[in-house]
Amino acid sequence: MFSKACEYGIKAAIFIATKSYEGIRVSPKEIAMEISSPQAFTAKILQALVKHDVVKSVKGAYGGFEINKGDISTIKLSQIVKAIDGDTIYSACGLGLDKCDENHPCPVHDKFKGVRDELKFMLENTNLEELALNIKSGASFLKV
Amino acid sequence: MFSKACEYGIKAAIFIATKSYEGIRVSPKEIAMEISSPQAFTAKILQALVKHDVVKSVKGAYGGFEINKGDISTIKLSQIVKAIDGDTIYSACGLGLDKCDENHPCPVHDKFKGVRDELKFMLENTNLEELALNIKSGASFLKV
DNA sequence: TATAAATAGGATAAATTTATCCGAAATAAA
DNA sequence: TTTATTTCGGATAAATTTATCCTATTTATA
Ligand code: FES
Ligand code: FES
Repeated sequence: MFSKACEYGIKAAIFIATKSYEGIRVSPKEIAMEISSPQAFTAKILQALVKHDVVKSVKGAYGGFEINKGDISTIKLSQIVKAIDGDTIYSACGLGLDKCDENHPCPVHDKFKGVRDELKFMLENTNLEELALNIKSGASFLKV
Repeated sequence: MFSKACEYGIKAAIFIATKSYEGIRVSPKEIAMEISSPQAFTAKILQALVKHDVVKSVKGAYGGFEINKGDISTIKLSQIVKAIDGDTIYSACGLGLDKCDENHPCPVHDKFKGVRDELKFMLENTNLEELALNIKSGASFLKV
């Protein structure tokens, strides 16, 4: 469904959010440990999240990744997915036609569109805060 | 969403179905032309569909691929997807945890499960016949 | 200012997916 | 039985995704 890069990106953002509530910056190393991902690859993904303003990075000694507390509730899952996988998941044809077009639909268009739109709605209506709080409360997990 | 192989497989099955109504067998070459896919790769995918009893192949001169007319309405999209992409799309965790487990859920489990189940329902309740008839009537398209 | 700690980013490698090629096996018709 | 046609299947190649490594750059503190 999502690429590995995107899965790591979502989990990383959630973990950074949980730590940011405590005002703690985290390193790619710590993030990779916490979400069971390859460290260097995760660092690359973090760069993309920084470029797309999902997370903030602070270079140099005592640096790391963080998210402004006030932003956590405003960041949608859709932003993260879009930053890493692009927006094909929101708009591309399910059977790979050049574009999804009502006027030139593939055979599954009507049925696929419903599912795709529901996924889009879900991603646009889920914010980092609720996911991070679920982790903090122990109701959900980022690994194992 | 689906792999390229799966997209080709679905489109190929639909095209074979349309021809099978007329009692005509088709070759990988003709299929690839009709669905704009690489021919040799499409042939490989057809082998998988044969192995999983989605389509029937007839070797030798005057051979080709076909689907028994009576079977067309009983073949679900889900069988094709499962034959080619396996069943991860139906059951895998959206964030890549080893397994999707109610008792050890990832942060997006509840929300993701809904979308995944809707996709599953759609695939299990869409059969080749309706897709093939839409193509025959000109209401939908397999390429361009 | 010097040093240590940390992200940024380019180069490269490994793994997987996508795609091609070619000979073997099967089959209908001449 | 021979021939032409067609799928089967293994080997290989190209492209993309995933992953690693190393150096440059930035920055807080001593
Ligand atoms: S045209 Fe294929 S999903 Fe819309
Ligand atoms: S545990 Fe992640 S989707 Fe169920």
